[in-house]
Amino acid sequence: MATYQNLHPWTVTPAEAVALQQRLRERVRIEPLPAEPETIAGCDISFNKYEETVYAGIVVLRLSTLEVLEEVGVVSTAPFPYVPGLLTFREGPALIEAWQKLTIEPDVVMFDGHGIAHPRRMGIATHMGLWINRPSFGCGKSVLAGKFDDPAPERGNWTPMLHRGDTIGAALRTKNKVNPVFVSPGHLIDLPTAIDLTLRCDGGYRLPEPTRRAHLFVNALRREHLSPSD
DNA sequence: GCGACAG
DNA sequence: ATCTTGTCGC
Repeated sequence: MATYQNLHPWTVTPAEAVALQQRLRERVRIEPLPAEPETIAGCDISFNKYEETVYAGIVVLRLSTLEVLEEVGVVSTAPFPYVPGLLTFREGPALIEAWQKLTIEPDVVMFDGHGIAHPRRMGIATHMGLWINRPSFGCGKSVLAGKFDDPAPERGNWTPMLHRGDTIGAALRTKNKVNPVFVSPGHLIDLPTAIDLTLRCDGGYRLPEPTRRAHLFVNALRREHLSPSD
């Protein structure tokens, strides 16, 4: 079972959640990876609109081949609504449950959302990275904080995401003439490495394979849960 | 005060 | 995020 650090309770008020993010901020470390990673995981959540049940999943891939090595999923309940800036308090609990079921401890974890590209530099990738004490980064589909110039149309080009004088991430083109994705360091990794890993996880789609696979996995989990016998 | 606002 | 088929454009 993969381990994690219980840093705080999840049952908190929005104001307490913000205070926790500010307190955890000083523990974040943006630095290069200690070694070349062999495995990378993707995480995602799926749910039915208006329902509190959430389906969380984590897929571990071998970085060199992008083959799936392990998939774990859980059916849980979100104790918090979606509030911009407080996404971790909605998806974190279920993702930790899934993380506990992993047999493989991935070398780096990619999240569907942002890392430090957050108003308080505490996006889901950063926050979860602290809980699992593992290199982590975010790869989101839209911006939460910061501004950027459109990167050149060819895959591989990127422009910095700027917020209050800081470079918090990158608008990265993962596919020619397709909208960029937004990459930012979570914890125990740096921006150049996060960009490099995102490009190396190319499966021919806009979204990198870890995230794309996790998305397909949790959607399948949700559908089979509604129709157990089909 | 007004607009923006990950999933 | 989720609800959903076809369709415009490269």
